[in-house]
Amino acid sequence: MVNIKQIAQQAGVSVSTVSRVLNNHPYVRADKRERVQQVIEQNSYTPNSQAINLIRGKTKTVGLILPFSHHPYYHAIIAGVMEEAYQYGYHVLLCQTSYNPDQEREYLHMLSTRQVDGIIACSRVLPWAELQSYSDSGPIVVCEYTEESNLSAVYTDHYGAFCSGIQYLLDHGYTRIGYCIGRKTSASSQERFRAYQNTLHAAGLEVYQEWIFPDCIHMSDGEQIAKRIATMESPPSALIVTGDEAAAGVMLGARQYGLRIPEQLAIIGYDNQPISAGLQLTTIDQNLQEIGRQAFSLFYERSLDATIMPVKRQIPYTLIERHSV
Amino acid sequence: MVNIKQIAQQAGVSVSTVSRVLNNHPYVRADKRERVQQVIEQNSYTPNSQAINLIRGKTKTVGLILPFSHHPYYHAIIAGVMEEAYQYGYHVLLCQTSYNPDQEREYLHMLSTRQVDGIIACSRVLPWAELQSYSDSGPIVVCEYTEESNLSAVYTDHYGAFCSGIQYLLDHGYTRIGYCIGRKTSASSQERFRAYQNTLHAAGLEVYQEWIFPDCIHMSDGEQIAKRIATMESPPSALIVTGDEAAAGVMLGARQYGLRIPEQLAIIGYDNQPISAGLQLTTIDQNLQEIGRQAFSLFYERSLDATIMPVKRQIPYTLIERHSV
DNA sequence: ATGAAAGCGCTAACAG
DNA sequence: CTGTTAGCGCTTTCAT
Repeated sequence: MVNIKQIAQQAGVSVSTVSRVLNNHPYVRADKRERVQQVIEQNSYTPNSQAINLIRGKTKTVGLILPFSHHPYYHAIIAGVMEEAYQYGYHVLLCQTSYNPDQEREYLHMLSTRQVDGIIACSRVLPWAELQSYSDSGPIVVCEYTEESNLSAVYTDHYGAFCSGIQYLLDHGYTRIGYCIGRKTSASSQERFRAYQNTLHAAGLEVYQEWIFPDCIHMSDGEQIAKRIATMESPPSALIVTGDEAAAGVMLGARQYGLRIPEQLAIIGYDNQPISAGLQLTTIDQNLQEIGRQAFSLFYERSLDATIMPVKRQIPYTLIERHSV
Repeated sequence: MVNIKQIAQQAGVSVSTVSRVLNNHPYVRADKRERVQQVIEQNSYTPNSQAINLIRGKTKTVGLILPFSHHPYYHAIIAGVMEEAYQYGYHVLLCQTSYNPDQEREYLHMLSTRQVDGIIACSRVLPWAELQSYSDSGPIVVCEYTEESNLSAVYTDHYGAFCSGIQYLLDHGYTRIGYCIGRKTSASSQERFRAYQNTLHAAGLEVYQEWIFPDCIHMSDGEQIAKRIATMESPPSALIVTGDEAAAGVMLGARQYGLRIPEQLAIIGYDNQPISAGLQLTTIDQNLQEIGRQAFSLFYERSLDATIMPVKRQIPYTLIERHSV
């Protein structure tokens, strides 16, 4: 690998001059500039960005933390982040944590070690305080609302979204309402439970824990749940499923086990993924791509000016009416 | 940002000793090691990986080149690469090209500039020779078969896969067979045309150019095509659609425009994405995740030992029978 | 306009 | 066992 020194030597100039040519500085005599250019091309020399990064303290890279990557939810966010990052010439470094705190810590560390200029966290298992402690080294944007830290955040109003979904079901005459979520412990799940409880109570309805199905992430999970519902003595007649793929699974399972949709089981999905269009699934679109885009912009703005305050930005959701309710 | 020098100073040792502690070298007196450890923790010091990368000439990062990221095809590959990369402690740098040669070149450049240890190219617009020229700087793996270069490759036998799909349709009595592809110019599209031509000719059938639909990538593209087919005077009665989401679009469009499936229009999708399961779409699974996984391994093996020869690895496909044929 | 030299933060001989 | 020193490849004063 040829370096700047060798180029300088071959061109008969100093490394500074080569550097100037490389960075389009003025104050280089035309003929020297010419000569250097030539030597550079002859050797198809390219500067070592590690070295440049080291000096500039910048990498033009943002780290995207996610638990795993085989779920359309994350892909929608990835696509949004990528789209925006591409505009500004940034790269996206995918950092998979599998919800492992050590792994998550290690990636946050990359901020301290300048491997990335900032972090966008789609998932989080570390305490807020710890997350926040890393933000001295660069902008951190989370995709989750919290009062507990003043990190920048882009998020969905999960409470409101869930309320509106439940209300929609109520308006359509369903009273035996349940829901499926991913991880029970996540912040959004807690919001959703609050929404569930409050909306039901407001309607004079009771909460049945058996109608709350956690660990519903993939299509197969949805199918299993439909199977269980088909055999419950007191089954829900409507379900909000946080994730269209899982919702699709419920739908398929329901068909398989003889449940008519929406007569016997109404379903509202989440995320407006293509599969929901395919199955005519009513769904709540939380605009994941936009969340990704905004997350990048928030990072970017702060990376330009570290003094601006962290921003919390709520992204609107929309209920897309189709035929599963 | 505290650095190794300051740690050394505070601990009253030399930077080498700190370095040794950092890298778990033997030959450090226990008490000094202890002291250094403490100072490190007090300052929550973390080494600057830019600097380490600079010295080691390694980044533990592989660049993944793709044209865009809002398509499930790439997500499946990403997921496969990530899964494997995670095992070996590697990161994945997403590099979006939008099929722009300059952009692609720039990313390849990152190999020369040591920003990544290797490249996995899901898409390619540059000539093979140019791609290959970068491979001096590190392993390049492409997800496409070619004789024109001796880069490592992980690929599907597109010819065979298409033949078997067409044969399947023939076996089911369809003779008016067409197909939908993405970019007409891609290598795989050419393979597919060959397969189409040969299989049809072998069956004594003719090739109709009007039954070949290019630029069919997203769901909406599929819907449009179904619309066109519904109004064609001499429409195909069976279609292979390279991509389940697009195939789903065809299916939906067909329903919308009154075409019964599979009686009036048989459909074979591609990739065995969840949506195909959801719609009971017969599909050809080219095992994209496995392609991603293998691509990473190929990169990894060569990164350990640059002398081993490039490998071409074919990933088997499977026709998944469901109800759209 | 140009070059010498001092780093960026770290590792790795080398010499004790 | 430990410190000194010379880089890794580049940018950026500071002289000239």
